[in-house]
Amino acid sequence: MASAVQHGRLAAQAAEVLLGRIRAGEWALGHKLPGETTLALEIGVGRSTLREAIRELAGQGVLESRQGSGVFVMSTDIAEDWDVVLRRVSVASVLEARVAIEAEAAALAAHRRTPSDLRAMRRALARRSGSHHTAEEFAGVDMALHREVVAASHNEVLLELFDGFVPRVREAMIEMLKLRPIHDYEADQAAHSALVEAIAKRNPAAAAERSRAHLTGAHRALS
Amino acid sequence: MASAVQHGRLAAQAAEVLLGRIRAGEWALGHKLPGETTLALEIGVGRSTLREAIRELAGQGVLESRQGSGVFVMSTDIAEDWDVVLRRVSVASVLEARVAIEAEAAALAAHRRTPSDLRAMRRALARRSGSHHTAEEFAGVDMALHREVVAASHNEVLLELFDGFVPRVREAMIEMLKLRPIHDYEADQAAHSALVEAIAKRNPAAAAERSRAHLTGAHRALS
DNA sequence: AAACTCTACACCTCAGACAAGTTGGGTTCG
DNA sequence: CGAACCCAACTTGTCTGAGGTGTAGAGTTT
Repeated sequence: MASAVQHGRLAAQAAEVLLGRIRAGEWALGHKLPGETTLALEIGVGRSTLREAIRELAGQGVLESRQGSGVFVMSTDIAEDWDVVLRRVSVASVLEARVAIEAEAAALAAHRRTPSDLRAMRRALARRSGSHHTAEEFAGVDMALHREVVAASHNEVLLELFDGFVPRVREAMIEMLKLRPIHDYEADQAAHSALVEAIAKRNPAAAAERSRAHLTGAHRALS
Repeated sequence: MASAVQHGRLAAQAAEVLLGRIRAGEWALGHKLPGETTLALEIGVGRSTLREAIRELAGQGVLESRQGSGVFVMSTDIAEDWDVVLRRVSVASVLEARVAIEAEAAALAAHRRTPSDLRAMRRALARRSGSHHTAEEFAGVDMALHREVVAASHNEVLLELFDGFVPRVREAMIEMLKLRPIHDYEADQAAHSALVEAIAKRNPAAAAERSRAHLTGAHRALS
């Protein structure tokens, strides 16, 4: 399970490996981990380093060590704030995750969209086509349309995830627009219109494809 | 400020002392603590013990150590919740979100998987093929394989999202297995093997499709 | 004044030794 | 036979000393 780790402190890497194996269910809640010496040898770090990793997870409430007895799994939940995660990672990886969310949401929306959803999407599309002077303004109407698409999927989790991405993606989008404005505005608007129409026609494959094409295009423009 | 009753681990006591002095304002937010050797001597514990105390507080987000620079105060308390959201919604919507994450991750993994990733996936696949008596045990090895696939995408956000789903999906999976065991075990294992092979052959479309097919199958079985 | 080099000092990791606590099996005693 | 005891083999806890790696700032050069 040594998934190519090489950045940062060794103890932090070891903690990540342990957390992964715990969350994958290798050691159930309340169960005992192998001994320190065994684990250290298995992961490939010194015993002191492994102990620091355990202490780090203990601080997060995941593990608890009892002298003479062993180290036990206390909780599989982590205490990391979602915003913190997104701020730590690259914009590119957030955008990739956004592709996953939106493409799937578009396909589901093609199945489940109601006439009311469709009206909301077309209203957002119309607002997007209007004239916008600042990058902030344009980012706002663009994100609003994308949000309507995800909302039309009628899946709470996907919408919640999308909303989590919004601030970070919005920042990146404004940054990008200021550096390199959209060269073909007509084509961009047409791509969004095509996405909405695919959902309107209840064509999941086309909706997912349109969504994916647009977003990977943005991804490419960024790099 | 006389030391209280000495209960439990020395490292835990040292962590408490440190937290107390931080809360008392001895070291302001963002400031640097004295060096390890100095602090260890001052508190009256060994250096490695003090390091474990620091690591414990680092796990709680209170401290952050930077190699070559020092240990700094990051915060004075803690708080959060994203897990609550997942517990509120239906298993079906979580599973739909999981399709989004895993299918995209599988495609990315087909692009980016390293030989090391591949070894990890095949190891997990082998463990999954072994005999498992309890539903919990099987759920563990199954989730471990799926996690390796997501890890091979080398996208932190997707992996973080997947990990967020694990506890909820795991519960549902065990529940389902107890009600209706897998009827065709060979086909199930073959489907997973096919997914790994598609990633090995660097075929993103096939990998995504295999992943999607397997998960929507599970989704259907649930409803 | 800016850029470069170098050194002192910080944390990071390891290995080994011993202390302290827990567990479980064997023994002894009632 | 059963209960209490004892002990040996684990476990985690702590300390030490030796190197390694990275950072920041002083000093030098341009």
